[in-house]
Amino acid sequence: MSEFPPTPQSTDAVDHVSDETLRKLIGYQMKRTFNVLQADLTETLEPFGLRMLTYTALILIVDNPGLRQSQLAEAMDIERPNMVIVVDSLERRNLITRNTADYDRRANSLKATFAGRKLCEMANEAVKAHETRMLLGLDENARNRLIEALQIIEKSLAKKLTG
Amino acid sequence: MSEFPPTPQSTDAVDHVSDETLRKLIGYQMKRTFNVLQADLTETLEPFGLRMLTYTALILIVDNPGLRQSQLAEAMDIERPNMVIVVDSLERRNLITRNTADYDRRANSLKATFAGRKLCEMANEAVKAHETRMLLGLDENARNRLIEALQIIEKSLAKKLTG
DNA sequence: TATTGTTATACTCTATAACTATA
DNA sequence: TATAGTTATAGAGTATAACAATA
Repeated sequence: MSEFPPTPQSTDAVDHVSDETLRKLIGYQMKRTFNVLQADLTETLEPFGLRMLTYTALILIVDNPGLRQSQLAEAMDIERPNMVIVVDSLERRNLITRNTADYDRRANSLKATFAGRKLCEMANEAVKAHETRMLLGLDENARNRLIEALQIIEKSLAKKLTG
Repeated sequence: MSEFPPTPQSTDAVDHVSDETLRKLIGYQMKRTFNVLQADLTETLEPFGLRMLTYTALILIVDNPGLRQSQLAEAMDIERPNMVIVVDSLERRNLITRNTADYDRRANSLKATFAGRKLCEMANEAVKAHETRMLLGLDENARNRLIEALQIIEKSLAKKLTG
């Protein structure tokens, strides 16, 4: 009222955090996007007792009956030791069977059970809904270009690591 | 020679793993791409003794001198308890200072040191090179559309989680 | 010798509860 | 009472070395 307007306080408080420098980096944006994506997908799969890794493994076993753990690990790009507990958890729930392969007694032949295939189908529906929700702001073209761009980047970096 | 052509072996061995079902899912492709991206970025930052989290935190502190840990945690979308060790490691290397703020004695005011700013600049150069390497297969348009698409997805899902 | 699956182990990232000191 | 930072803790994901069984 009768006072002077408040003088700017002699603090160095930050009122708005600028992440301009970071926003320019694809890697940072990819991390942010992947984080919310993973959170939403985790929530989507929770009712089925599945996680991203177990869901992915289940699909691959359903689509490729008889594959070995090492093939599964390579396809999912995770280390064999880490595959063990993923397969453990699917087997424990009777979603897959894990039998010594007759063509190579070192290998485990993985196959989905009937229950495993049914659960996978149900989860697929939920995941489809999750993807639809996620891609709401993108038209068909934009979606295709996105997946293309991601594949190109994956190849660029995978090539670099190999060569 | 005089034998019949080899009869198909009665095994159920899988010679090629099909991930067709998965490739359709953006989430799966995003995970694959993010994984190679993160591996490459980790390697890129290793010479500077930085990781993705510490690098990101350092940039934000450089660009926003005086911000609090809680603001930093919110900007990076990680929990405050997890922020502590990130800031610890930056402070231990004298890349930042962590002082009680004069406007609120509960808060830590974070500022980059000269060494911190210099290291950040050098790391920025290396990360720029990493991004260039990564985006080799994409023209300017494709890069912009990619970052746009990622931002749209982030917003779609963040909105969903909030509302 | 090389490979498959396994165990043990360790490190990073993430998430929650509870404490302290300040507001 | 609410918030900022902290501690302790636990769960996932990821990575490597080493072993037994098998090829």
